[in-house]
Amino acid sequence: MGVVDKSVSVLAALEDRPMALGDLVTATGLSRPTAHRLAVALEAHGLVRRDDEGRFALGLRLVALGRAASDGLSLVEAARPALVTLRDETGESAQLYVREGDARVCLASLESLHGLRTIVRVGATLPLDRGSAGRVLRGEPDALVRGWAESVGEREAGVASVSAPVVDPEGRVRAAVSVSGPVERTTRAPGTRYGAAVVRAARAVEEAIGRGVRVAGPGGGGGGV
Amino acid sequence: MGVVDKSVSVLAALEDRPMALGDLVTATGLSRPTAHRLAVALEAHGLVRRDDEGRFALGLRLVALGRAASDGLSLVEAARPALVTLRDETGESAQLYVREGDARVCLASLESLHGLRTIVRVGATLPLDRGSAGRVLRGEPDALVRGWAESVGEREAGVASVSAPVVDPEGRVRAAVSVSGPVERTTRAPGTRYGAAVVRAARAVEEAIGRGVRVAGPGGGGGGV
DNA sequence: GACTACCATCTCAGAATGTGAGACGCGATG
DNA sequence: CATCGCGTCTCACATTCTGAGATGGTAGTC
Repeated sequence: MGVVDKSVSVLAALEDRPMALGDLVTATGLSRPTAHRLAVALEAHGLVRRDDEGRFALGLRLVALGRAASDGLSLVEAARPALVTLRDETGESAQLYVREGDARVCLASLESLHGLRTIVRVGATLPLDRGSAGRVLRGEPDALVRGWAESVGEREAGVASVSAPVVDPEGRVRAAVSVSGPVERTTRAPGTRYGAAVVRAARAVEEAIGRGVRVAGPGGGGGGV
Repeated sequence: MGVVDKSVSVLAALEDRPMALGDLVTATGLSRPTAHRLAVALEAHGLVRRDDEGRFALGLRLVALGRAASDGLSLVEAARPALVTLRDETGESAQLYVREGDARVCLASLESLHGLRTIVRVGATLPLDRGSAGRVLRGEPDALVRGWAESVGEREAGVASVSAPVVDPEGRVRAAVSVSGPVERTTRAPGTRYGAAVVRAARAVEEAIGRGVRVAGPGGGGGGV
C-alpha cells in the first residue's frame, strides 16, 4: 500500500473529528509510528493541524485547496451565461481567456452562427503580445481605463476582436471576456461596435463570480491588514 | 524528499490552475513518470481530477475535506456572532486570527459594507511580525496590558487595524479579534476609535468559548477513497 | 512522593515501495 | 509519411518507509 494511500487514509480519518494519535491508529489501521510520521508530515504542509487539546485535525490548507478546487470548477460555469448572451447580442464568437505565464489560454469558446466565423479551441494557448485579450491580460492601462481593448488583424489577418477584463475584488485581472469575428462584419473599429456589450458581459461574469464563487489566485491570500 | 512532500507539491501546483502533465513536471520539479504516478494516485482518491481537456486539476474531495476542516473550527462558530456585532458597530471589516507557527491564519472574515474595504480570505496566511493581530498573537506585553494593539500601514499602505486577544482560562492567547479598514476612516489612531469595541468582541468570544459552544459539521462529509 | 499506565515521539535494521531512464502508442502537425 | 510531444508503462536499482522496541513526559492513583 502506497504512502499516498496511507496519507489519504489519515485525512479521511480526520474528516469526521479531531482525534488523538491512538484513535488515528485505530481508524486507519496503521502502526503508531507510521500514523504519527504521516500526520506530522501532513502537518508540516498545513493539511493537518493540532487542535487546542493537541489532537490531530484537518488543517487550514485544506480550506484553501477546497476553495481552489471549487473555484476552478466555477469560472467557466459562471461565465457561460454571459458568454451566451454576448454571442447572441453581437452575433460573433465569444471566448473567455485566462493568463498562464506568458500566454493566454481559452477556457470557454462559443461560436458565432455565421458561416464565416472565428474559431478558438477550448484549451488553445495563444500569445499574450497579440490580440485584444492579450492586452487586457497584460494589464495595459488603456484597456483597463477604457474598460476594453480592441485589435484588428493582430493575431490573424482579417480578424478583429474586443476584450474586457474580469477583475476580482482585489482589482486584479483574472480573465478576459472576448468577442471576435471577421473585419468585414466587426469593422475596423470593433470597440465602438461591441465594447459596451463586452463590458456588460465581463461585469456579469464578475457578478456571477462574486455571488459565492471565487477565482483562485496565486498564493491564496488576499489583501488586507 | 518524502512521498508526502511530493504529493503536496502536486496539489500546491494545481491550486493555481489546472495543468497538463508537462506543466506539472515543470511546476513541481518532479520527473515526468513520478509526477504522473503521484497525480494518478491522488486522482484515485479524488484529490485530483481531470478537467474537460484532460488536464490535471484539484479534485472534489478537497472541497469536502476543506469543508470538514472549517466545520471543525468550533472557535469560528463561537466567534461569529461577536464578529458580526463588531463589524456592524464599527462599520469596518472584522476578522479572527490564530497563530500557526511563525505566521497567523485567518479563520473568519466579515467584510465591511463600504465600497472601500479591507478583504482577508479565510485560510489566508499572514505574517506575524506585522499588523496589530501579529502583535497580539506574539503576546506583546503592551497589547496584553492595554487589551488591544493597533497598527497603521504596517502590512499594507493605507490600511489600519486594531486587534484584541482572545485568551483561555489559563491566560494563553488563543486567537485575535481584529477590525481593519482604510486610514481615511479609521484615522491614524484606530485604537482610540475602535479599541473598546474590539475588546468587547474578544470578551464575547471568550464567553462563548467558555460556554462550550460547539457546532458539529453536517454529516461529516462523504466516505473516502 | 512513589508508582503505574498511557501518551507522543524517536531510533534504525531490514523490507518494501518509489524512482526515473527509456520505451511505447497515439494524435497533431508540417 | 516523418517528426514531435503528449500521457502512460516497465523494471533494475535506489531510496524511503516501516514498525518493534525504546525513550521521556504527564496524569492518575494510592
